[in-house]
Amino acid sequence: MTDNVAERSRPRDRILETAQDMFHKHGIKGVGVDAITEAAGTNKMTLYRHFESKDDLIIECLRATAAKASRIWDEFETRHPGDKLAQLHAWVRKASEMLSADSRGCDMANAAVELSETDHPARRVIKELKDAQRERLVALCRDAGIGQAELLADTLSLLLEGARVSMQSVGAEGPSAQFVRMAESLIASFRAR
Amino acid sequence: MTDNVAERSRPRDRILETAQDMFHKHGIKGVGVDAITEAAGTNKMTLYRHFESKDDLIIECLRATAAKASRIWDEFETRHPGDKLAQLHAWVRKASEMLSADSRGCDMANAAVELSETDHPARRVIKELKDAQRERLVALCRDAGIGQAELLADTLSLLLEGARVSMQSVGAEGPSAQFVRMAESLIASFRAR
DNA sequence: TCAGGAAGTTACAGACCGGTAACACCCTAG
DNA sequence: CTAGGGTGTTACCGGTCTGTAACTTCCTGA
Repeated sequence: MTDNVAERSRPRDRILETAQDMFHKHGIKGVGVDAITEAAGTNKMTLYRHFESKDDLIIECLRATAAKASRIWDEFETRHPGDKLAQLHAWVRKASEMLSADSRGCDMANAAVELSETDHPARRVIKELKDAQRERLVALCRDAGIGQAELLADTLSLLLEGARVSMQSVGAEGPSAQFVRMAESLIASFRAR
Repeated sequence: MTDNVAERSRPRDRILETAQDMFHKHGIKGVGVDAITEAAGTNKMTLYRHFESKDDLIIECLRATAAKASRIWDEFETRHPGDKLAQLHAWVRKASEMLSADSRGCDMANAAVELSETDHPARRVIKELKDAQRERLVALCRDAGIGQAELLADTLSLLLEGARVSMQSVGAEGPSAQFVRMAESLIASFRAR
């Protein structure tokens, strides 16, 4: 019998991948370690041999998700080498692809909402990773020759963050449907200054 | 002994108010009915005499929160009667006040993130209430004489939604700090068209 | 071949959760 | 005064959760 996750990888990798998927779909507090291990084709003991706790697993999942996002960023550079403006437009396009009907939004933002305890160990990791992504978008805007790069980057960040969370409240036909239009006209307006 | 919530109101009102506060601070799945009733100075049986279930309580809390927001909207009209543009600026100001350092964002958006089950009874209520708020902002923009009122309203919606969720990830010093600036220049740009 | 470590299995502890039953109390309306 | 409804109290049910213990099985590498 074949599982939804690659059967012949190591248990730790299967757990990590399955946990990412299930946390994304059902939320962190909405899925237990038993359900994760079962879906990963293994068991709870093996999970706790590889991860100190569920919180540790959560953190590793967030890091893995951020690493995936980072790889997508790398693609922008390889696809449009040197052309920072093209890379920015690629970012907009890629961002809009994340606004499909059944998306559950950004894992890090969702985790920040779910893990309300101010001293939760995942919170500092979320901030680290989000700050890094913000800095990367600022750098892209700046290298694209845009004045007020920080302001543009922050505006685009808020638009995307808002679109991803809005989708979960009112669906893909709500305000988030206009994301590309908003982002593109924003970039054009900043370039004209 | 005095409680954090008015002692001499009816149990149902105390429960509703306390639940709103605790759901906002700790999240829906982060607080149990026992904790709510204790903080409200009553007990679980009384809660279940007034609410069918925890889900029912959640829905009533969301409706109450939306009603509060609606009252704030009414204030805009009484404070700037007939002056729709001034009301729009008041909206921006009021929205920015919600971005204080320890805010936990929008209850409805947070609930949509937490309640990942697609058939959860609260989800349709969230969509109803959010749609109504969207329509109200669109009407305000339109009555303020702005062309493309829908697009401006949706952009402002996404910016605010993004700011409120961004705060929970990276804090009030992140991109959300620029919300007023973004919103005001956006309004100006739409008015100039 | 065989030793050792990784992984699977079963059972359990301890806590918390939503929700209900049964009963005692108290306050007010008639 | 008294009946009755709203409320408080205690105990409980069945389920789920994270995390651990003890033991077995299996696979690999020397």
